[in-house]
Amino acid sequence: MTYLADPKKQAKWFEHVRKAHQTETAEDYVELIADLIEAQGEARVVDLSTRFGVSHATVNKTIARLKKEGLVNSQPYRSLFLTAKGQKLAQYCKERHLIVLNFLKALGVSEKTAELDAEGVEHHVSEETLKAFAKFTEDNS
Amino acid sequence: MTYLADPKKQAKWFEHVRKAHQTETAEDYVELIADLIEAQGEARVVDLSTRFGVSHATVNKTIARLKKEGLVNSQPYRSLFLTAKGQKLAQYCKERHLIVLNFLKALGVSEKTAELDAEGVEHHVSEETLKAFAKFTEDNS
DNA sequence: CTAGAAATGTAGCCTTGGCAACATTTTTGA
DNA sequence: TCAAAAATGTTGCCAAGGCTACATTTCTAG
Repeated sequence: MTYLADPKKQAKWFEHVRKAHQTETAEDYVELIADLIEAQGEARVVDLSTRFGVSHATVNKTIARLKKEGLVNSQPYRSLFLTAKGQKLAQYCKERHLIVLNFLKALGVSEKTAELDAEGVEHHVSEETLKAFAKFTEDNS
Repeated sequence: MTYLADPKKQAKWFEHVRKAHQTETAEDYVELIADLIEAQGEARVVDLSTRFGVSHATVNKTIARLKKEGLVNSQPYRSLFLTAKGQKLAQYCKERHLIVLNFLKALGVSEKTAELDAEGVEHHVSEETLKAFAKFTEDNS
């Protein structure tokens, strides 16, 4: 392969990936908050820090950002809530996560690996690819 | 879905993703450096900054890190080289990139989207998933 | 051969997302 | 009830990866 992509096109690819990275954290947080509220009635900082495997200080900092971005609501020392915007994002992320997870499993990847890879892959699949994933799962179940 | 994953397992997933992120930049850099050397004989800072769509200052800072990590060699104001370690990593990344790209195309995703998504996805697929991708492409070409 | 252009290097600043250490508030159990 | 434990908040530190502005070196054309 001595072929090189067009520089401008390539720059756009990487810009795209960088932007995806910026939204990943927000997506992971709202998704987990939604899950926690649904499963146990409330989402607490300590739950997030345990499940993300980071310190509670890190969680606090991120939550502050998400509040600024209008995704999360909370009062000091109280549990966390999603705004309408946050709920919408969480819903989208959850659906996307399931599509990727089920696709990997339908492809023959083990449950364990599928879960691990889905967590990383889900943030980087476009609508078009997502549709292809869903179709494949549909056709092979 | 009121089901929640085991907290420790979930923490490991996210730790895994965070680690993947730390290596992404290194992987992108060595892969592009290898491509540039192969295609045009040398890799220059200005090429990297153009193709990544970032400033040359950013490239310089990253190159400094990659030198510290033993992936890149260079002299001031000269073009960039990969160490043996860097070449090995580049080779692996290039193969992985092709597997993901060809898989997406075999799945029916358009060329343009496949290139865009491959760039983001490739860093997050395990060996097992990679094998499943390769097998699918093999069986559908 | 030399001036201007291009490339590279450097410094300082920003944001994100990690951490530990310490302060404060809430919850809990004896 | 009230002291200890748990949870949360705050502060200050770090590294990565962005940026601009400015300094230096190399290349190139006239």
